[in-house]
Amino acid sequence: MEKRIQHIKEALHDAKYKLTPQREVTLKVLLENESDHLSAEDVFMKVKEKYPEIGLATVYRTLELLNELKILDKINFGDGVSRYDLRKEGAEHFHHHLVCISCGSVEEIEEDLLGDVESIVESDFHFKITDHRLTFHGVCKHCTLKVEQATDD
Amino acid sequence: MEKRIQHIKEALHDAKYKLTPQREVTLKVLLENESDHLSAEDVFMKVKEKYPEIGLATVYRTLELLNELKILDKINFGDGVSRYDLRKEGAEHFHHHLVCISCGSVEEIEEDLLGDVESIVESDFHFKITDHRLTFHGVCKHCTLKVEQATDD
DNA sequence: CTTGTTGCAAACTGTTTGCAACGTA
DNA sequence: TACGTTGCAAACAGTTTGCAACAAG
Repeated sequence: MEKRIQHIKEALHDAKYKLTPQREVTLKVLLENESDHLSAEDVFMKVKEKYPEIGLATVYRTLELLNELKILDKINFGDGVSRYDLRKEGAEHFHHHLVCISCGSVEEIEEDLLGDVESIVESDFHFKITDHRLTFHGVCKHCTLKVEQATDD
Repeated sequence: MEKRIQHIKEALHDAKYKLTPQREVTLKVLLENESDHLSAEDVFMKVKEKYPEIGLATVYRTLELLNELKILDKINFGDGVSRYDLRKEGAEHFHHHLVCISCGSVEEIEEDLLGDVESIVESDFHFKITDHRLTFHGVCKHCTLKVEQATDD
């Protein structure tokens, strides 16, 4: 964890930004909730517990900054809220998501499943891919079991 | 085109809704700009040309209605704006998009490229897929050519 | 001293909602 | 008449911005 922050600190520094206490706390919150796809408001509330004086605007500005530096990705699952997702160290591509339409849970898939598809797109459409977003909507493992057991509607 | 509207009219009727003039004009606009991924505001302005009395709220309500009936899909490319995209007749899955980071153009891909990937996800993650969203970000054909010719930054 | 950064409040944008008026079965 | 639908304006939610105060090289 510390190493990770160190790493990000350097990235900030290289881009001529400072790692202020506010930014550091925000990063900590992001690291501690890495798989949770927090919204800005979520991040704000969690940061506020550790650093009550912080303002919402600062959180937004920090998230924007980290997005710019490709430290995190801004995602949008269709509700009007942006969510923020730390990139894995050295991850070249954005990972995929399974969004459950029953319970709302979001599972991540790290594997790059799109290698073949991307080759097709690049050659057939002459489109130079830099990133992708793939989200599946459906029913997750747990909800499938629940429905099988109960079959209530 | 008329047949398509007829079809949609039936769908509305079956769901106990009326095809009001406002809704019909909105549909026409959507059909006439089928590949354009219009935002609600875009639709509103185009509808207003044909039917100046219409209100923005009506357009929103119509779009929401059509989304509910799966006549169109609401998409979000990451800017804070929802865009609306008519489903092809009988299309089971949402089509894919190529978003150009240089010129902002959006190209559609009708082919279902995800068959194999979906099989993997369904079996490996026990996730019952009902729909998907796949968007590639990158540089489109035209912009690639432009850069090769000019190489300006 | 200079420049980036912060907190606050106000502004903004896209979207939704309450409501009285309307239109049509 | 009854009920879905409309237009308007106000409300709302998430996000951004202007600005004076602050912090740190």
